[in-house]
Amino acid sequence: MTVENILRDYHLKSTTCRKFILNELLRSQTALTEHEIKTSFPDLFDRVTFYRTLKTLEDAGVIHKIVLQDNTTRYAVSRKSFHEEDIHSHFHCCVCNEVFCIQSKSRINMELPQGFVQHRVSMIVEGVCAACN
Amino acid sequence: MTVENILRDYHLKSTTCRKFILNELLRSQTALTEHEIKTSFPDLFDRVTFYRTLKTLEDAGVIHKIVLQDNTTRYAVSRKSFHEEDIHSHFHCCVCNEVFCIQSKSRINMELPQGFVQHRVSMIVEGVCAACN
DNA sequence: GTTACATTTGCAACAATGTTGCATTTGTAA
DNA sequence: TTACAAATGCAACATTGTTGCAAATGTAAC
Repeated sequence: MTVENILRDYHLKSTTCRKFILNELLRSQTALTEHEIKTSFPDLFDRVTFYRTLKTLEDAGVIHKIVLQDNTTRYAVSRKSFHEEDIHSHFHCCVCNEVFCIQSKSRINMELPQGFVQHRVSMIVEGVCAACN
Repeated sequence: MTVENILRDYHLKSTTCRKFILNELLRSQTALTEHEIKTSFPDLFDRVTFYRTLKTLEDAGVIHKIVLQDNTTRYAVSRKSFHEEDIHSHFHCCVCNEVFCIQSKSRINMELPQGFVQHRVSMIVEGVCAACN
């Protein structure tokens, strides 16, 4: 699946910035920060273009954003197999600081106070990844 | 339990800013943003003092910080009954935008990839709270 | 291949959030 | 009351993200 094909599938124009970001995210096994996506060519695009492109890709559902408890934001390609009602979970390794999307379906046994209705759950697991263990 | 007693328990000096923040957080049923804590007296303290005081209270374990997926940061008083290994879960109402600490012990059935070790889990449940339902 | 036109991009300027260094003030233990 | 570490205010800076507008670009139709 080429970057161009993915963009066409989502009815998005095949622009340089979109192709670049998508390519970097596809190459990576982990979720990347804005800074990390840019590392190979830091000034290839204006910061504004970068933010707008990330938002376009996110709104279209090509990628998704992950906000960690340390306030850093990361992005990863969305895999089509995920359903809206699935739990959106990520693993944050506190040694190498990498973030992984957790593919396995996690089930939660939540006790909410009366009257509270659950829509979506986002979960961040902190710990040590296989490589750092 | 007065604000002064709480601060003494944690071996913290009883300063105006600490007392103010702690008081506002104790009065609230929900987690508050920096802005919300300040609403009654917006310019009572310098922004720097505010940030430093929040950090002091957080480091001491009096309060805790919650970062939502929309990148906003909120603070709430920590209840001593919580243990480190407990899941830190919060409810974010998408109607009134309030954030509640979830007191009930939630158990999670996580399937992590091999070699991954779980330390702490932070979970944000999005949905509709009892008042908005 | 050209053309036309909406969309995307770059630039400038701004806004929100958070940090650092340093001088002054304040809380508290002695 | 005093002494001193700790907390505060101020100025300046850093990072992250946004808005308006003019110029450049992608693509569908010709």
